[in-house]
Amino acid sequence: MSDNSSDKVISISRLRQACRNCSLRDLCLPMGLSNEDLQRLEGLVGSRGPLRRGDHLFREGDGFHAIYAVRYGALKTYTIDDEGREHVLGFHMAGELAGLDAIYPAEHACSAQALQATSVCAVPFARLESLARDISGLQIHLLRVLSKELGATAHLAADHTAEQRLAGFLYSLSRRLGLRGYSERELHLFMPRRDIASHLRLATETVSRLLARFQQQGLIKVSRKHIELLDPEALRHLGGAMAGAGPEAAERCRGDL
Amino acid sequence: MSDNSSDKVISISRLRQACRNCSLRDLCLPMGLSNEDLQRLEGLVGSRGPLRRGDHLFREGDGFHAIYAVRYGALKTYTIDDEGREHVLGFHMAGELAGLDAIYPAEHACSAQALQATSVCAVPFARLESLARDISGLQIHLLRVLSKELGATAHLAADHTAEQRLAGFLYSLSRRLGLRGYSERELHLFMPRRDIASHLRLATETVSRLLARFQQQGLIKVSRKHIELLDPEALRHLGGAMAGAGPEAAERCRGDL
DNA sequence: CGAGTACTTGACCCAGATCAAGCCATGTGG
DNA sequence: CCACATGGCTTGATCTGGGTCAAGTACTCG
Repeated sequence: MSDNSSDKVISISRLRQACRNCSLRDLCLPMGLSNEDLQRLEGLVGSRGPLRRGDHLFREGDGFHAIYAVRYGALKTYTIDDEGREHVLGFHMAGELAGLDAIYPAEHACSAQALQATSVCAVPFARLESLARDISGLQIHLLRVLSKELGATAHLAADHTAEQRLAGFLYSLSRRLGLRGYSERELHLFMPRRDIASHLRLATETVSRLLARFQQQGLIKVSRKHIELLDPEALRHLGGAMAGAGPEAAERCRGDL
Repeated sequence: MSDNSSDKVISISRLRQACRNCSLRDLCLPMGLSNEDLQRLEGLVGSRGPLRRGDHLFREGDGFHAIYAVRYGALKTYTIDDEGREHVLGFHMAGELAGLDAIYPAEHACSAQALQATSVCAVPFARLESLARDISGLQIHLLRVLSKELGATAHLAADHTAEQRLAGFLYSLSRRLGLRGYSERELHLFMPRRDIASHLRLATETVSRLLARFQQQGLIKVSRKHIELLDPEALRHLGGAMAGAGPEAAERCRGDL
């Protein structure tokens, strides 16, 4: 973790309070855990933040000690390739995990940066691991999250058109926001166009043009960062609704926990 | 599982023998397990196969009951998109796992087909899951494999040129074969060009042209399915050696177990 | 040996990148 | 409160990597 320690002081002072707010109950691990188990889990959860926009939670190459669950706010994870270009791996909003790709190499394979004021739960991996042995459900839950992320990334790696990728992105973002209690119709893009473009391996200009086109086709209404989905079903179909699988598969689009 | 039962008879007759050959010891789970733990694990491993070329191990939409470790031979996993085009997700050779992306949706998200005569261990997931609680090391091992696969897929999803993707593919294939005791210099492509192309989201023609170009540049020597790597380092560099990370990261390119 | 399939090679085309202005919202300092 | 800088976004013009189409060539297997 490579943040300067200026706000570490703050975070320490707020740790207790934050931890009380953390409420794994509805954010990080809303699965069938007993209250007792939840308490044991909460016992080992630390806290980072609040991070301000632009702050890094971790950087590529940092030692891997914990996985992070976003409590509020949003992160992007990205890598920098040898030519210096940034590639955005994903966006992580409240209730979603970041840092899972670090388990194998035992160091962070990407950097995580706050897109807005953000607070996270830090779950020390070593202890999570041992706890997962005891708490029935936690282990399988972790595996499921990883598996889901894998499916989503594989879908992204497939050979779709720019239109399909952007439509799919908007649709899946809407579903994810819906799961968090936000409107599925009216979304606030908490990331700049450049990051969406990078994530979908497009040029910023292409994202801009496609949004304009979707609007002109009556699929969405764009107003700066505010997007209204006028025809979510059309977007879903455009977005290469994952073949064969039912509507459930569309959920596969991010590792919410 | 949707194979016709014609060879199921064969496979049952060979099950005992195959299971003895399975030797999780050096294939499926070469981690720090005690002999006793290994025996418990082997006790619950079933067997499928031998599969002939073209046979399916499972198909998209099949219920998820087991993950599969390739004992010998090779598989490809793929999906069919709504336009009927096939997308190859990955290739799985001896010692590697297939079916991990099914954990989340609880049904297979892709189909797995043998590229040659192939035999696999079938590890019933329900029991693996409970066993992982007891056997220290198995749980974290599963998580690592998933994490590794995630990293590899994310790398594939990044915005690289055709040249970079193919060079990276050849290099990583060579490393994987090396780990299995095969030569790293002389590789046998056990899959058709079409499948390589689909996996890397290229046209078959592009793969063909690039192989010709690599050869003419003195990087490789191509003779049908036989490829000799004359300059592995050059390939590694072309292949967008994962930024920042050490040589270890290059291993990240498939979920060997 | 013939038929089918995999692979190669060439000619042409197009989705989306890149380059180039301009626009518009938010500062920021005077 | 206004100039004006700055960075995000849009829109148009042009270019190009790699796709598509087409025509072979070469294994492979019955």
